[in-house]
Amino acid sequence: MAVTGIKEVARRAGVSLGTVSNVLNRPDSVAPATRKRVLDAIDELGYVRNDSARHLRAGSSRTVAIVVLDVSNPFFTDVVQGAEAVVEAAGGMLVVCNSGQDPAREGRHLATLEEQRVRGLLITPVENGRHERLERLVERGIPVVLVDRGSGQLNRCSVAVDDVLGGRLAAAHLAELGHRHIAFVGGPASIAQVADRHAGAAAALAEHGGGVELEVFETKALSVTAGRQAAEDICVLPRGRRPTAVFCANDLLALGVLQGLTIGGLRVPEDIALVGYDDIDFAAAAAVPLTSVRQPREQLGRTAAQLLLEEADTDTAHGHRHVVFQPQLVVRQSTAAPRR
Amino acid sequence: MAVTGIKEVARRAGVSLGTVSNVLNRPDSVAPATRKRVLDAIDELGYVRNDSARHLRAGSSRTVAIVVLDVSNPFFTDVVQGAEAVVEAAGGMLVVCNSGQDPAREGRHLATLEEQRVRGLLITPVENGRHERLERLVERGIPVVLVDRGSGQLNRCSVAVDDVLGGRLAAAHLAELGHRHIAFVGGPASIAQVADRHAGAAAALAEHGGGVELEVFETKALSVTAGRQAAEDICVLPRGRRPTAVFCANDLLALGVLQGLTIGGLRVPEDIALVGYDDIDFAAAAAVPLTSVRQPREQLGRTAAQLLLEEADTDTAHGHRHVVFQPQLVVRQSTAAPRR
DNA sequence: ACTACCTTGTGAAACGTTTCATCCGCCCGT
DNA sequence: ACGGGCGGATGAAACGTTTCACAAGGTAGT
Repeated sequence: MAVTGIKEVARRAGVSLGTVSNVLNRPDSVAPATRKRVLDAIDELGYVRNDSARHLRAGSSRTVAIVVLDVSNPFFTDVVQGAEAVVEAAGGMLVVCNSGQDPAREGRHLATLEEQRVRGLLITPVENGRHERLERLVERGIPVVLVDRGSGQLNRCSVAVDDVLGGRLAAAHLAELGHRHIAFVGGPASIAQVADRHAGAAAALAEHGGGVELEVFETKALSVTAGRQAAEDICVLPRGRRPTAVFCANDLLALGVLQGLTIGGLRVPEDIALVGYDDIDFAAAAAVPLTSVRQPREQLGRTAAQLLLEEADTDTAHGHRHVVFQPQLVVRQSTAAPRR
Repeated sequence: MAVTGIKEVARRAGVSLGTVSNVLNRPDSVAPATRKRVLDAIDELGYVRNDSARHLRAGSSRTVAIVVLDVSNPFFTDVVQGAEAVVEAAGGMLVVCNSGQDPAREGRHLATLEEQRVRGLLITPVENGRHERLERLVERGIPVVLVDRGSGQLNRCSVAVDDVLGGRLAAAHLAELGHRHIAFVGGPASIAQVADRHAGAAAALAEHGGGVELEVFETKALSVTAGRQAAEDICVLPRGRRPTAVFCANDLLALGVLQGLTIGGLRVPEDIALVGYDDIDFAAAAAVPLTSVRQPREQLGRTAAQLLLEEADTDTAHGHRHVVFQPQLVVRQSTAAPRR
């Protein structure tokens, strides 16, 4: 099976290079008879287009990339699926990169993607502030859409869920139930989502009319393991100084906290109430079904991809848009009024 | 910022094309002074290699792809992470494709990957039998490693976990507890893992000395939703004809079954015992911590990637290897002896 | 019969690398 | 002084596409 290209096909069909290319890209511009000869030659030879060559010529590829903080977090897999649907429908390919919340890894991925001249980039950056590498991509003309994050410094399209509002909803719910000492479990604080959810919670409590303490337990990551550790810290506190409710920045953490509390002998929600964030499918299936803040995950991905493709297809300048979705509180069995 | 390539750099540094290329690929073969000039020119210009051009010349890329059945299944995300670690350590990039158990989608992905001339392919094929497309890739010289599946027709390297043994472990455990009517929930039956796990269970029960019935509830997918539906079917059965234990082909199904049973008013394990498969992290955090069959997920991915790279690096013929891992039963609270 | 136009098809150039044969000085040993 | 080696640098060719200006031949209108 000849591995060569269009040339071989052309020879076999007795036409020129250009004609084969036309058959591939503008089939109508070629006479039916010739077209058939070429098509036959193609599959007799088992010819397959060479994408590298094609994109070298074209200047950019049909590949769109998404860089997420954690592939094993169901929140992101759902976002990915949303984006995937849109990109594939448009005939492209979505490559998924995992930064694992590590700036260095994120950097390596971006470097590779830049070398690949990807068509566009969906990203939830690990860190907030200025982002040199990202700015470079943008300068280079690669469309970038920020996912699950307001665009901040970088003037780009963005798709996000109002995390401040989400934090408010969670905290207000707990305050209304009568909790006066609430723990916020989340981290690293440098992650914008974490900071916003915390800010929202703090704001809601302030409005609620003081007297409610919000104690922060910062974690190293947004994972089940980190949650379990945080729960240990909470369990060792003497009864009086222990929060009566916990608001986690993320369902993974909440699941971990739930495990940790159970191991430590505290019951949810009797001894301590628990609220998660994301409302991943597993939240409803947890040991104690989790009250959580729901985000439109797939839609987030779909919208982000749409904005990206739109920008990529527009030659002229393009007005950046910022889509913000509203989160929603889903109350289940992990929250109840504090025991008196 | 000039987007042009090596040429611009060469001009600026006052050297030839070849020299710049040498600086990039064989830095030692060029005099330190020249090297510095070139390097300086490179970052003054913000030059970034063009991968398409590079790989057009080279003939194949540094990209390895993995095609999984379901990105949102934690089993696969863990496999992916294992593979990712190995590939990235080797300086490559792993692209994750999701077939979603749909042969057509799988086909589209393979077509694209073939056009991209990927360096190698890790895949859990949707279907068992012959696989024309895969055979073509192989003929073309693209290394393929089968993941979580014996190599079957295709003579390739493979990495798998002994699913028959896993099925045996689960069924034997239930039989020993005294269950005499066990449900197997899983599907589609065309998926090899499902078939093998079922076969293992059947074999174990046969050996156990007859009298144990294994009733199959086939599902359309290996998802939480499908599990919930299966549970409904089980709940409507009259007490006497209802199985006293359920073995699910997968933890996602088990989680769904758990929810469905609870909704239907049956308690686990008192009314009905439940065993899952994969031992994903969420299994331990479930409403009732799940007894499950554990697989070395990350290791599966790592080993697969290692075999692949090994094959890709070997010019000479290469003996295909089949690595089979042993699963392990993890007993938690979802299983108990049947009520009498 | 002449021009104008349309449809098909052609072939060379360009995309940005890498590779490879070659070349240029220069030092060393004789 | 001369050939041999050697470290460094060169430039053209090749990788497989796509594009574009152009040619060949046919049709139609005048």
